[in-house]
Amino acid sequence: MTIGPLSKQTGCNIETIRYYERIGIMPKPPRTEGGHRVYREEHLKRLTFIRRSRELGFTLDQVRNLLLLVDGDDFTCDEVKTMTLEHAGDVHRKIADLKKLERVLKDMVSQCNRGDLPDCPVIDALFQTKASPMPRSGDKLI
Amino acid sequence: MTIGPLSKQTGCNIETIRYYERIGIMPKPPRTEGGHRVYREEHLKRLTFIRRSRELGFTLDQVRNLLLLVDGDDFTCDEVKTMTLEHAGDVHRKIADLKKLERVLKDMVSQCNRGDLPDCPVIDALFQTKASPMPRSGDKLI
DNA sequence: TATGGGACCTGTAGTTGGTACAGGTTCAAG
DNA sequence: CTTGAACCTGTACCAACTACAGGTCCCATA
Repeated sequence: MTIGPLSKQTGCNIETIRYYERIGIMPKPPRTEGGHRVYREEHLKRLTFIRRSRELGFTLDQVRNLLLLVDGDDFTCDEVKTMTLEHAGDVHRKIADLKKLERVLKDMVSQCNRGDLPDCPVIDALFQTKASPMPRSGDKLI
Repeated sequence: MTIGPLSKQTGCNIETIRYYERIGIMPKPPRTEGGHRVYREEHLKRLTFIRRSRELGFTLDQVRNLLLLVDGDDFTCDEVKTMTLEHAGDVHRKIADLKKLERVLKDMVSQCNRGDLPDCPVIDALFQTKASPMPRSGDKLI
């Protein structure tokens, strides 16, 4: 299987596959005489794992750790569970932050009087110096 | 006011202020003989506006648009309201996506039997080809 | 067997929203 | 006049890709 079919079967961009190889989370596959990459079933499985982990919001670094566990084949269920729970905790906090955000946005909008005058409570609110409690900046969401 | 005090009063990093100037959302301020930036009240107001918008999860591009409206001083409340509602919609969708994510992660973990054997339902789930409905990749959260 | 075009290759640059230096200059207090 | 904090520019870096440009390979068809 060349990179095209692998891309199609995993839904992962060709460029992304090559990127994964470059950063070392996909192994360098054998090549044809002419230099084209040739993949086998194991590559498909691994890439599927990576994609699915990414879809679940794990960072590439977390994926790398999961793969280390899998590759070492001495991983324990507990280790994986711990990582997953930590990640679930992150997701939970992000949901809470976004809910606060939504609340503030809706509150601002609810002040609007639908006018076409340059007298806008949203703009006014944005000019206020004092910030409401907000998501900790620097947080990555997904 | 030099850049240091402006930084302190807005809680915005010095490097970030210079970055904002470079990308054109903060105006180039006058300088001292020696080349130090000198800011006035209007800069403080503008930077506060930017910071607060960012805290509310507007992208710099959205902030740029808000500033265009404000600068044009012919903005209408409706325009701003529309942008804010769109943004609130984004936030809402992201919350929904993250909730699904949380559900999947918790379901996976709940399958765990706390063993120390390499027989892990989380890993198994990650190897499944079929993905559940997930956040649209490419989405930026905050 | 020649050829055309789609698939593939490498390498580099761009994206977003900043942060982190290095190495040099200016300012203001003592 | 000295000293050291604050400031300056320019560049490189972060995640997690994406998007080319410019060149090569593969294989089906004529």
